[in-house]
Amino acid sequence: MAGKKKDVIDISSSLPDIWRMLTDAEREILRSNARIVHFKKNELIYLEDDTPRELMCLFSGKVKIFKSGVGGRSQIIRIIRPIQYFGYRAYFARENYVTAAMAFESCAVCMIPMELIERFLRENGNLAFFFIQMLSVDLGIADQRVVNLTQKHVRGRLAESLLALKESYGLEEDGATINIYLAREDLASLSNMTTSNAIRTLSNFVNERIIAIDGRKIKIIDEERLHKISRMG
Amino acid sequence: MAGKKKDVIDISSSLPDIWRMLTDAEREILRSNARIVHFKKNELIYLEDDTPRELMCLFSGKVKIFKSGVGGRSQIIRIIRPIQYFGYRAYFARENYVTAAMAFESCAVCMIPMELIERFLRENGNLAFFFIQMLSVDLGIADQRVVNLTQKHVRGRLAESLLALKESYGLEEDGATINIYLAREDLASLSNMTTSNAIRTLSNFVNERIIAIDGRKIKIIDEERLHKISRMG
DNA sequence: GTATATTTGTGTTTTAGAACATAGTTCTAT
DNA sequence: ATAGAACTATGTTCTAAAACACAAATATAC
Repeated sequence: MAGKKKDVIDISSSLPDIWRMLTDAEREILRSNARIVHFKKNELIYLEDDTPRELMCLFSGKVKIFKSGVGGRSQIIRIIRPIQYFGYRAYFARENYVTAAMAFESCAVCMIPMELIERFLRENGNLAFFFIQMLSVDLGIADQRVVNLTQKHVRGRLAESLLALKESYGLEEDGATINIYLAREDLASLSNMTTSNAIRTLSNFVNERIIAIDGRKIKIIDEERLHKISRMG
Repeated sequence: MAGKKKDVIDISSSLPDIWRMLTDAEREILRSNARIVHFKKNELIYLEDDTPRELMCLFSGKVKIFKSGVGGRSQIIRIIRPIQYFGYRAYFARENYVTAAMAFESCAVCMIPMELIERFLRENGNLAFFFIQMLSVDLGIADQRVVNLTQKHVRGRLAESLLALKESYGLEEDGATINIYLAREDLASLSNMTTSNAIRTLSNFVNERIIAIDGRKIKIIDEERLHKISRMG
């Protein structure tokens, strides 16, 4: 019961965007239908071809959305940070998932039935517009990503990924180390290259004093150069 | 005046999806604010970094949405067929356009002020959901496209593009020729390859009796093999 | 209808990045 | 705490596709 109470508090205070837009009645319905699910590191949240049923909001932890491509080679499509929503696109498109989601590290995810969300947003223009905006922003990012991944060279793609990770998860207290603990393989599948190439290019960046590496921790030394490398391709 | 009348008729009968969802009052407002603009072959409809102001619906003709990538190399992001909407994403995301749009061939485009559309959809759940669905479908396609363009080889990418063109614009009366007149360069920038590679691979497909070529006209002879090549990468 | 520009086709060279191999290192589960 | 698995690192080889070069064929504009 204490646990239940805690969840309720989490939900109302941790869904700021959606919560703000609802009426009291809607909030009550949402409160009694939402649940919080915990995932361990590397645990799957949903699978490619699953049927989408719930809107998910990441409360804590880090999540990757990925696709298995040609010959099982997997590709990270986007990364989710706390208080971001995910898992809703396929439901709206009336499709099964075309991606899978996995916890990079242990996570708490709030799940809200999509039927509820659809019912609310058909009555609530602000909520509808909130989703329209999220989808529009994501579609713009996806369009940009197509060009970045296909036209930039490995150095440009890796530089871009490092900057994206910094953008999403921020820096540690030293103001330089990217706040994520990522295998080289994940860095590779985020940057569309082989693991060898990610390792090699990372080493080059270290030699050029653009970054410093301590195991999986990456410290950005010369962010300006990273930006330049990312821009130039 | 006769011309004006004609436009009005076109608008009500050619915007089936949106029209159906509006009230009579909304229809009246829309009718008096929509305009039809004609574009000649290769004319630009909007430019990268322009400010989006209008929802566009292609009434007739063919349109490409493209981005200029690294070193000016342009990449076709998607192609628009008649009765498809476009140009609205950036407005919803509160961004300028990140893509440009150009007429493949002479076009008639219906333009509706985006403010109007936003006002309507905030009041009209069905209209809002219509846009949510379009955006969701497009985002799914974009995610798929990232993997296709980065992981498939030239043959797979070209096969896929040919099938996509057939899907969008259909076949001519012979039931085999793709109903579009496209330069090799456009075919290349749709398939993310150089023009030389598009030409060469097209020739290979001809030698393998998968397609036949007459100038820019492409006839699909063995669609099954195209599908197979596209799937296999 | 002719001239000029653009597009198409093909051969050759070059190169970025994949594939492969192998050793050392670091996780992780029991 | 230790064994086994997974990850990291680096060198070497191989290959798909880009870059380049140049005819030939078509389009487009005047």
